[in-house]
Amino acid sequence: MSSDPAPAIAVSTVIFGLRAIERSEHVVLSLPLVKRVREPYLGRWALPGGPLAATESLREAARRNLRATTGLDPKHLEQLYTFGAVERSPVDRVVSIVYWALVRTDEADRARIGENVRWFAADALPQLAFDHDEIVGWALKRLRNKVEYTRIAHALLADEFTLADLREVHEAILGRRLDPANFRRRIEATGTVEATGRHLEGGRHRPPALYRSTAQKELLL
Amino acid sequence: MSSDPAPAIAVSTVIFGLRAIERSEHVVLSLPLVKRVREPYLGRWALPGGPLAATESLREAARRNLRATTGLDPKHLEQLYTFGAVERSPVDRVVSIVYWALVRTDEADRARIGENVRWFAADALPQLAFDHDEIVGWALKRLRNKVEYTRIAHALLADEFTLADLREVHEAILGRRLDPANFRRRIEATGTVEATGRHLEGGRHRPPALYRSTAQKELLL
DNA sequence: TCAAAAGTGTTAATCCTACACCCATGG
DNA sequence: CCATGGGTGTAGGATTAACACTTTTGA
Repeated sequence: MSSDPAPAIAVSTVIFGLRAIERSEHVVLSLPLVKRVREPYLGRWALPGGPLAATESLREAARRNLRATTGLDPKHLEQLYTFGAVERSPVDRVVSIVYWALVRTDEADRARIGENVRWFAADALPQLAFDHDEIVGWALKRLRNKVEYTRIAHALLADEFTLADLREVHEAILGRRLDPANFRRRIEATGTVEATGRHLEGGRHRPPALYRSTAQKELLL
Repeated sequence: MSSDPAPAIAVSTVIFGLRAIERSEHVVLSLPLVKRVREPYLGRWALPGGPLAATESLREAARRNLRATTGLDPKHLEQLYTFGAVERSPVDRVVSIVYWALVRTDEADRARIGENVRWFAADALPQLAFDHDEIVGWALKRLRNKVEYTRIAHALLADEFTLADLREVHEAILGRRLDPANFRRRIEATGTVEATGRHLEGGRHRPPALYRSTAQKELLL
């Protein structure tokens, strides 16, 4: 045992949302980052995060932090991993418990964005502070994996959506096109969506049916 | 923010091994527990664990701890989850980063077992201290899940093994019998094992071929 | 009436499971 | 030569991927 001070605990979050791309109909998987205003890594972009208060749970800390820095309220919030390498911060020993979150597209646009907070496309990130590049890599891997066998994609959409919307989410996350016919059948087979009976009018073509996520278990927590 | 002291960090491990069952040819998934020698939960069984030293990584802490309490050297060691509910310890605020480990059957028998350390069958555990019941539940779920799509089962076996050995491991973890023919084909198709060319002599019947795990990536870390 | 997305149908390839069957060994 | 686990073969069902085809709308 040494006489070094005890390691500090921090909680950070990787927040994913879909953002419309300029002069395009596509959306791209994005995340908000905050610019560091002090050393170390002054001026670098980093994940939102902060210390764990003695009276809050890890999840509460993640939610509070996320709210404070971006004003966002996630629809999905889940623990990712805990990073504790000795040298991950050049100045002090910090163990970071990292959560990842999904926010609805329509809410992501309302996010409080200032000088020091900005959205970045997930496939075009700057070099981040600390080991945050590695952390985002983990989060992306987990997201891509989970979208295949859970209903988390719903957490990125509003209450009502078309199957094309849902497919677009999957495509943005996976980074490849999916066959609309097979996608439809696959989703219908899972029973995670149900038709609302309404249709989305005003499109350029045949109006698609609107669906909602079937109420089931917690998606939020 | 409050003026309460900062939460403490602990690292705990769930260690799985296969143990022969008395007067039976079967093995059963088991884990070593330590009896608490102080309050809170004095006398209750608990997971091995201890504080994180300032100069060691989380993984190193897990490995050191595991060595100190059981004398075991795990063949697989992986972070499970971090537990940080405010009330999980009745006396102080502790955030526990939990790892889970697999040890080889032949080494598990050599484990240093004393008055305060004992193996328990995973499906017949006593009531544990703190939230350790919940933690073991998580670990079991993860193990059962991972055995289906990774080669972790190899970490429970010696260097050379028969497919029946490997199948026995899968069966002990999953808690159900598997078709030997289909199991063989499934494993062969993954390319995770290769025949050594040798056979296990001295059995009561046709001598089965011996296999080894194909060298690939780290299984240990 | 045309373009394009919504939605349905079909087929072939693949994978999984159950189970029949042969092989090799100790007793 | 028999019981038993080792090991191979195979047929049917389920799942998947590719793509042709029909429907419905706005322009």
